[in-house]
Amino acid sequence: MEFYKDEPSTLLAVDCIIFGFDGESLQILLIKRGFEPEINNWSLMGGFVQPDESPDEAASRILYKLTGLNDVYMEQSAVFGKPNREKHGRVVSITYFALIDSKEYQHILSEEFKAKWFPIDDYPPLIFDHVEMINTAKRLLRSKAALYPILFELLPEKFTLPQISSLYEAVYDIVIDKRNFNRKLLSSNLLIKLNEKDKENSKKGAFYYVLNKDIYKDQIMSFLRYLPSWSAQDMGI
Amino acid sequence: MEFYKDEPSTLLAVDCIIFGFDGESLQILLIKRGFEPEINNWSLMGGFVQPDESPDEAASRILYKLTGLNDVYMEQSAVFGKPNREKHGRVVSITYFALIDSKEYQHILSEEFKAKWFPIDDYPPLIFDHVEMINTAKRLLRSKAALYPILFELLPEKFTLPQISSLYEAVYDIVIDKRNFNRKLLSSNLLIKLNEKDKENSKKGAFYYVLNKDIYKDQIMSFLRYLPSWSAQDMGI
DNA sequence: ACAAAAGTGTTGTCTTTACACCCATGA
DNA sequence: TCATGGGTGTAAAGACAACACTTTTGT
Repeated sequence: MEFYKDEPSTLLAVDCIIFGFDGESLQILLIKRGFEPEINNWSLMGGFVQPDESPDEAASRILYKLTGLNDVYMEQSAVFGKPNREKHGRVVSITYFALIDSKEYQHILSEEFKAKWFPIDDYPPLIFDHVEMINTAKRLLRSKAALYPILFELLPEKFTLPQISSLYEAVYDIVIDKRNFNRKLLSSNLLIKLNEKDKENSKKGAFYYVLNKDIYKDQIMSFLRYLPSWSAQDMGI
Repeated sequence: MEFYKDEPSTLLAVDCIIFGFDGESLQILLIKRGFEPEINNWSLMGGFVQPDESPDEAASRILYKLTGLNDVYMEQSAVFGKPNREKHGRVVSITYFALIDSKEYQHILSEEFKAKWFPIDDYPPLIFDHVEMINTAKRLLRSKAALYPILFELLPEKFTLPQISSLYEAVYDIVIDKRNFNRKLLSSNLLIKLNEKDKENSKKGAFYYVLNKDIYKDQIMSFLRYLPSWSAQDMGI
């Protein structure tokens, strides 16, 4: 630290924005904050970056510690660092966001942790600028999903076509023509049909599919083009 | 600071990645670092975030101090924070990138500052992980430009159609069919034709255009679709 | 038998691509 | 007059958007 010893240093935090999907609607994972200030108020999962870890590692560690969620694909979102964003001192926060299947983790969350899913448009007041963090991440999610097939990260291992289209409808808040959407989806060769049906949501049952990971890996989907008449503005991306 | 007094704090820096375009090819702005360690080695324009400013403000201040560039549209890129990315101590750096017309600022840079433009694919060795920062920003630039018309920020106030297409060719490293590209560009209504020609680059001269800012403001361009046969993978976005 | 969700085809329109020549000018 | 870069049109192929009915099965 010889050279930089006169430079100011800062508290550096991370906050994790976890979106979830249960087959019907989008949710956001929140937790009752476990430390002061603002203890017991709803917030994102956050904590401080330690000297021996990168911010990415800090985000994974903190998410795991607070929710039990492991191996979650998280991406850097924006940095929030206005000098007065926390009243109690200067903290710069790097936000991360992820997309998961909310059903899959339901039991972990409810048994051991205080984290809870809320509908994406109906959650309690949050501390600091966490609402803004969520909105920024939502925008990023939309534009990323316009170029990359990351939305599949939100689906369980096996999923049905109706589930995918509800997911897109939820993320972009639009109505999709299932005929066109399914056709496009199938023609991408990203999906492998299983000989097995999901009977939970209908009497007829919907076939399960799994991702063809080889193709998925670096394929870009431009589903945005195939949604019914709208412009990207409408979707807020 | 009552609550957080036991938390570790970190040196927080910003680094600015300034892409430039001179009508022909893409460049990157670099500077001979003015402080230890690594003084006099080529680097991005960087410095430390001060207690009374946001990282965004720090980036603008530092860019101005080191290059004289003012009022530049900069966006947050990635955060670099591996514990050992600088040998001399733990520094987490938030990177910012911007796009400017390199000709417009040429005189400022050469007269007062030590900053210098280099071709985007041929610049000297850089300190720390600055090469990785540039590559990440390049990728971000490409994907952003796929959804938003930010590339126009790179053009001078008045520009010609051939300039725009060279810009896209430079950013994506592709060859563009000018007939299709121009047609699409014009049909977007984003451009207003002037009665004035640029005669610098050809004998015939190319008409100048200006941006129709009202439309530009929130319009999304999907020019990517109009470039010749390629897939988004090829472009590395 | 009926309610509820899954699944399936066709057509018209628009967008994209491919392709080659003439124009204006300065040297 | 010629060399240089600017500008323009058309046709074929492919993608998109709009549209409604049949299938399956649990109750």
